Amino acid sequence: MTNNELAKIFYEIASYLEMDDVPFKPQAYEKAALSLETLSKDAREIYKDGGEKAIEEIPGVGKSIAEKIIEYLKTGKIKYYRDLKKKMPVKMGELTAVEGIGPKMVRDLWKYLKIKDLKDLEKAAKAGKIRKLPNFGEKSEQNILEGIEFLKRSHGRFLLGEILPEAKRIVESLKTLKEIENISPAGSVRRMKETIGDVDILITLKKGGGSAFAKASADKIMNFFVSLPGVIKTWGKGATKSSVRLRQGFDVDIRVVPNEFYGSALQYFTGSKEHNVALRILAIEKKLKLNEYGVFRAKKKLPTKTEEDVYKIIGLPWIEPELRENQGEIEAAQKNELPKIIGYNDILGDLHCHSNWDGGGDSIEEIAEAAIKMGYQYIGIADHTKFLRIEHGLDEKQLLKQRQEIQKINSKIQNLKSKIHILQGCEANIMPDGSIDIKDEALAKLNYVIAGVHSQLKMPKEKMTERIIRAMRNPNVDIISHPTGRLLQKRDEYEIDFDKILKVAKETKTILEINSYPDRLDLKDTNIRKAKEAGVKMAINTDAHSIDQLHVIEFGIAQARRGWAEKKDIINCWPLEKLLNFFK
DNA sequence: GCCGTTTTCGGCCCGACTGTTTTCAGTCG
Repeated sequence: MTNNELAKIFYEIASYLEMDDVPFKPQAYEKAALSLETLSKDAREIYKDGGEKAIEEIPGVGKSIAEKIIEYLKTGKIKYYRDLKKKMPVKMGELTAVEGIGPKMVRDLWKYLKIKDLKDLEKAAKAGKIRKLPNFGEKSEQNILEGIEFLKRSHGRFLLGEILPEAKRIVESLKTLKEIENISPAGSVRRMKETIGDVDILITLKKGGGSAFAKASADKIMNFFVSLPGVIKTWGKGATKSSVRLRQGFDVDIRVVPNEFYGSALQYFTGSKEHNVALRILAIEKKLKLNEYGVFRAKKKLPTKTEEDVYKIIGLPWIEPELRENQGEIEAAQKNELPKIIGYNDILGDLHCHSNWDGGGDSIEEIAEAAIKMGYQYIGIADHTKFLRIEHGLDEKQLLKQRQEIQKINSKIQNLKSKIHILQGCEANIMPDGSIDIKDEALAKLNYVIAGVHSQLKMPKEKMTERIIRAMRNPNVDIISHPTGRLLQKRDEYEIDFDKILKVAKETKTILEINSYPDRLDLKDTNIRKAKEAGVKMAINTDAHSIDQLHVIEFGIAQARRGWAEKKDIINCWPLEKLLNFFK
């Protein structure tokens, strides 16, 4: 997408300008970059539809940046950016990706050692050249080497699915300390972002004993924290903040604040940064000052024991962490129009589970038992179909046989105390021409049909869009699985015209899946929001291939919450009868 | 370079920690 290319360039321009101590312009370029990144419409489309004027309406984009965007759309280049790079031929994005290196250091590394990329940097650090530079030392050199190692291993971010269990484990360990009054994950973990840079945990101390006592408590917590099992390095250990690296390769920060600061500190450390900046500007308009220690009128601190207090003083209702991205939630809160987003316990059944019929780990009966434990009212078996031979896909005959087995188990369950209803679906394959690999007569006998693209992912945009649209127009296809095909940190979405897909989905009453698998999360949050606004219904499914994957539903729900989805938007929050009636 | 119920100029979010220095700049979130 053009927007991401532009954003990358503007971030780099910001860094180049910062190197030269240019005031204020860097923030302006950063703001424009962020705005482009989060825009759902491609800049090329915006320009085509509304010309220069529409480009200037992008938040943070004025006349000068608009001209640069248009120059890029027309020529694929931006002269201003090229000139900056000519003046300083360094790979800015690559170098500033190293933890601890910012534009000013890049300037000095270039000035003294002619370092222009990561390779040069590593070579110079290994040769001990960096420690000799003014304002650098042995420690900076060591940190740079470790930063490079980290980058090589992890690309800097981790999946929420990998991090959340670890974060929960650490919080549980810390909870055993009697000095702690409150503890909560903060940062992007609390906002349930799909990928996480590091884990932030906020702690408040129990009261009593004066400042010496408080210091001793904080010391004890910090010592306990840096010696937790799995810690391989301590980056820093202070009175209020400590930071460690875990064996898995990511960092965890904890912050200790006094109890009376809990509300404002939790708000502050949950972020996002953009949400907080917008909130602080709102506070300033009300002649208030907002920081992690509270809300202040002149020098007077107003009571903010809880997050609710913080928002209330600024004149807003409390905002769910998943919404705090400065994507309109503050404006919605001002108008008291925040969505009532779906809760983590609102799912009544998972509609996309693979059984051992297609090579999954567990039998239909075992899946049903696990679903009862999850508190579900229904569970949908959706095995692969025959095109996916490698996944033991089922053909028409096997589907019929499976149907008989499900009926048998269903009637058996009806005699038990805990009732659950097993539905038969399938995850059929959308062929390159948009047809389905199972005959319509067989599809029509199932409770519902999921269809997904599993092959020829690199089709041109128009063809891929037509392919999915044809599948949606099939009267037997109810749900499109993982509709954009992305794999986080591995593979981009396939090229599709998502607006067109939404239009046909609405028209044909086709449901789009929110696949909960931690490396899919597809639809993603911004697409969920677009679908909701288009009036398209969605289903949150796990795509579990064994019963111990059923819990990943949490990540799909989180994604739905980040996409402002409400219960009415998600069909598997509905009771069984309403659900079955909605299927085509 | 952007922005506006303090509007077309004069502002622009805020604090902790580190590593290098002897008082602070740079980076980060």
